[in-house]
Amino acid sequence: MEFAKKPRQSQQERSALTRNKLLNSTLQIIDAEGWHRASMQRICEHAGVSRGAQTHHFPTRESLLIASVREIVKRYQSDLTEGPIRLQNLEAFFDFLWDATFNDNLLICWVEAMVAARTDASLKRVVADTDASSMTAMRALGAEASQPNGPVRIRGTSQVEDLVELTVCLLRGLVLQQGVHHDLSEKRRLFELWTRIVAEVA
Amino acid sequence: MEFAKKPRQSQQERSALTRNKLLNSTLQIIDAEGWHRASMQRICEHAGVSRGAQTHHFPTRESLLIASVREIVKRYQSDLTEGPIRLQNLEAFFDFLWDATFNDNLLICWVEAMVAARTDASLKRVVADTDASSMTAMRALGAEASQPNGPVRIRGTSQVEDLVELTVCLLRGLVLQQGVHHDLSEKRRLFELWTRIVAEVA
DNA sequence: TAATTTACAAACAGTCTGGTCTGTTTTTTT
DNA sequence: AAAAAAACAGACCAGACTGTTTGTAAATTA
Repeated sequence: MEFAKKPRQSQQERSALTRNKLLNSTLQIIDAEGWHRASMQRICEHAGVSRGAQTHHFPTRESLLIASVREIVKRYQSDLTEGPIRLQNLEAFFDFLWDATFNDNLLICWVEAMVAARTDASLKRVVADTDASSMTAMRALGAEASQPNGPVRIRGTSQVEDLVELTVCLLRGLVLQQGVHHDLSEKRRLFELWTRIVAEVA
Repeated sequence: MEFAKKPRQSQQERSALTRNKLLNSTLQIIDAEGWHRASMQRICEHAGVSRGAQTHHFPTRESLLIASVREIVKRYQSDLTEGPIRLQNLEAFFDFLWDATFNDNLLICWVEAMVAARTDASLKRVVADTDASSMTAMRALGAEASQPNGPVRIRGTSQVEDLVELTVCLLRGLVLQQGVHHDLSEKRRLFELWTRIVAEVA
């Protein structure tokens, strides 16, 4: 019969909790219903958070969506870096990228964000920045994977890095198509063809 | 001082005119402001067509957008078929695809449509169908370009055709990125690398 | 020319959205 | 314990959107 009289949750905990609930719901709704249908009301309803609480943390819709964009790349980056730290070769790295692309809904959300950002100046800045840094990280990872022994890199642009960037763009194109044609194995087949071709030249 | 008393325009002409005005404005607005901001009011205003006239030709927003989707592929197809009928090799064909991709705004509109269709069942059907037929046509064109002498094709899927599909997906990924990063020459460089690699194996 | 159909015009109703505003509860500070 | 601040709750409003409806002008048909 003893209840703690001291606060059950600190302000920090409360804040972080609802903030995360909102971000999670935002990503889920973007994935399930598309960017433009991710309205505040729908997000709040889905998250079980009141409109007022949402206003407190994200005063405008733009602020919430920008935070979501940042959340996407943050998670994607941690997928990449927490993953297999040592990749033997480029093919293994490409396989890894494939998994990171199609195993969760992050990249779909990212594509939605890129399309939305195209016609939204303030969003475009954020997406462009985060995308550039993310792309740089992937290029570096790919270069490292293709040449595991060389720890020091001199040039900012090698052919391997370009191949990584091409592969990322290709994967995004495949994601785009996956949204309409749901045959994933067909895309897998195509991607393996590409992987084989690249392995030959790299 | 003589004015024709007979009708200046036939019904057919009037219909076709406003219909085209609406479709053109729709595509322009999708390109400039994005799919979800292409509202009936904005489109009518831009086209100089009254809300009532629009209602007469396209009773619902969905019907107008679906007609626009069909218009996109129709124009894209005519770009492809009216273009250089005889392409010498695959590289020339890829260059041709590059031009068709970045010379007008059709592919941006198409990417917007694909993203919108992902979360819109009825739109998805249309986009999936038109995309499939369009893709088939491009695969065939590519196969023809790579082997100009063989008029008869037996298999439905050759490696060359797969390479064409990969290239189309890549170009879409590049379009996606072009919406956010506006450096086209960088993408051109990457695409030429791609072309060199792919043409080697074909 | 008269009747009918097609094309166009504009107002209206109902819904949804984002931002604001006022008030309440919970935690922290004094 | 009292005061202050942070987190939360929900009503409200002005604007935008789609679809409908009623009415008018132009073209076609009888």
